[in-house]
Amino acid sequence: MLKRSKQRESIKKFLISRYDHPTAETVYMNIKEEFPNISLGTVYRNLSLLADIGEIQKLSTGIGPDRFDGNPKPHYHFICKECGSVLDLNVTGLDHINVLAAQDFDGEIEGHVTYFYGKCSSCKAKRQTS
Amino acid sequence: MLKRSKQRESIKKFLISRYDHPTAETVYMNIKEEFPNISLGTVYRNLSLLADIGEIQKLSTGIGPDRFDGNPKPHYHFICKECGSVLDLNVTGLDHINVLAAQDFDGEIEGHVTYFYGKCSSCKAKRQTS
DNA sequence: TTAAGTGCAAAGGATTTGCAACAAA
DNA sequence: TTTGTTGCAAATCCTTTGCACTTAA
Repeated sequence: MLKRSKQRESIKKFLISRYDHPTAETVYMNIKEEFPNISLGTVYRNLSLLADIGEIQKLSTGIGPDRFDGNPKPHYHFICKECGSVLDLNVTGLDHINVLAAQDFDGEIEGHVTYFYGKCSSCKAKRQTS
Repeated sequence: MLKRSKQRESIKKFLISRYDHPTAETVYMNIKEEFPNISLGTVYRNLSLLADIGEIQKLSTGIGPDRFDGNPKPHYHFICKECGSVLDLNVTGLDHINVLAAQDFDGEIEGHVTYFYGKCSSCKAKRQTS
């Protein structure tokens, strides 16, 4: 079970090459150059599958459609309220966060997702006033 | 501008009375008891408006439809992977998180949202094995 | 050979929107 | 009055799905 497919491999390779966390639609447009007949359904299917087996990450930012990250390792993201861009964030010293959350909680905490919000550097430069 | 409306007030009051972070659909069903003719569109409009002016919070968990929280103050949430319930989480000692994130970042960090994932206490009790 | 993957198109769920009627200020 | 708000229905956006065909193993 789980055969390889050229389409899936292309999607994964594409995601690894990008650092802007593209949407399914963007993936679709780009994979089309190599596979002109690929369908959006196939893109969605493969993105879900890759996320399920932990080879990529799905980002639900709450703003617009889901985005996808070719880097499967846990890390943090920043979302610019101004332009909507999603950036990787290098945050260290947050490993204890699950422990802190577990302190006052009866269930079992397996992980967490954090999105930081604000203004990216270029939007910040554009206007000093809010 | 911004007139009061009985519908909006009822929606807010309802949200404040609930601690399970209901969806728009659930809000709709409940408000219908007081306003049988209210439409789902009105519910969505008011939920968006209330979230925009900071009187409630919209929660985009990445699982299912958005949920709404009558408590506008920043706090943390836990999502049970098993049953899908969304619980408030009392986490202290995380005030420095924005500062940590800003350390290696040129833009401006205004806030963050964190969702913890795992098994809630009752789902944990149901089966010891994963 | 056979089970997984694909393309296509239709369906689905969640949310938004245009508009005429209504209600708050 | 004036302008925000509503109910209704249609539209839109994003994502999933059924099915017959194709392809990897």
